[in-house]
Amino acid sequence: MTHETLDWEGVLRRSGHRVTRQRGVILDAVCAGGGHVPLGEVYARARRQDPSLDRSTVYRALKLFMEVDLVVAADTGDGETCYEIKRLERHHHLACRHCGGVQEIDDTVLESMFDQVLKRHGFAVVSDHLVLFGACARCQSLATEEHPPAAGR
Amino acid sequence: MTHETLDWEGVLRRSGHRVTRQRGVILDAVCAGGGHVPLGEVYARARRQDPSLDRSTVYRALKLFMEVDLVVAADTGDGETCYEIKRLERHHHLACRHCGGVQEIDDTVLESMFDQVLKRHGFAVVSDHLVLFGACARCQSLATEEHPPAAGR
DNA sequence: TTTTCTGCAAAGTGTTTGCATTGAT
DNA sequence: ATCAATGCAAACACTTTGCAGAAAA
Repeated sequence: MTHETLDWEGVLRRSGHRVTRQRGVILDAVCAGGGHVPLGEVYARARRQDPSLDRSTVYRALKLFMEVDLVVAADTGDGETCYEIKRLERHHHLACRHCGGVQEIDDTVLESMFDQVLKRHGFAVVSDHLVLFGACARCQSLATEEHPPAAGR
Repeated sequence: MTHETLDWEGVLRRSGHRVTRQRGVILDAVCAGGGHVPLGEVYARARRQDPSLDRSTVYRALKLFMEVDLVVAADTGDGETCYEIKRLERHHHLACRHCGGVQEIDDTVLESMFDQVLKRHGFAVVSDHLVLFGACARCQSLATEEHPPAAGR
């Protein structure tokens, strides 16, 4: 999953961009996070590696990485945009509103839904990376202990 | 669909808030938009009605309206948050990345998907108001005229 | 040596807050 | 007469931009 398995230098060079130390550091920082890494964290991590690194450089690098398809972004709705190394398998995320935890799900469940939307509405959903909010299993059971059986969604 | 069918004054008063001219104007502005209205537009519309109205008042009013469930917000991803009068029927939106158009879809398609997510992952999606991005029918056909048959999503 | 990238500082956006005044109750 | 709501200005958080110097190619 790390970018070392990825020829990011090649990708950059082939697309006419330069390979710099700070871009390496920033890409490392995205990888280090594993899943979704908010920009603030990318910056913090990268800065530990290179304290002179500027925020604007991080923004510029991430924008570039997205252009060349090394990284994807997802808006988690909590203000900050999250970043993640692009993978082959499309997948999505379930973000718990209570504990803040994020789990991954693969594309299959959503895929059929997207197909139906296309059939019924002629609309082609483009979403490599959807974030669904709600309550994770644990937080649900915690809630049902305190309250009566309780509501649907 | 307009708020006139809605006892918003009652809702406010019952929840211990005051009914003011500007709140009326702001709610009008949300209704006037019909579907999703970006905050900027709510402000613009409302201000036509009452030029002395301040942005902060709009923010505060919309926040309040959401608290008392008169209005729902959805992040369309384009920076600005959009607002809409809360309705009984849950529904979602399809936002075209090309023309910017937004169409509504009802809950049924997504509902079964949410159910599956619950079954498979124990995760209860809470989403009254999902915004899916992609290409609307018209923009797709425009694209296929120019380019060869072309890609999946 | 040329051209892109970086760091720094400044400017943009969208949103929130403190405070005195206005206005609903 | 109260106390919440407004308008105004200032503050915030996140992101973008202009520019001179540093670094890749």
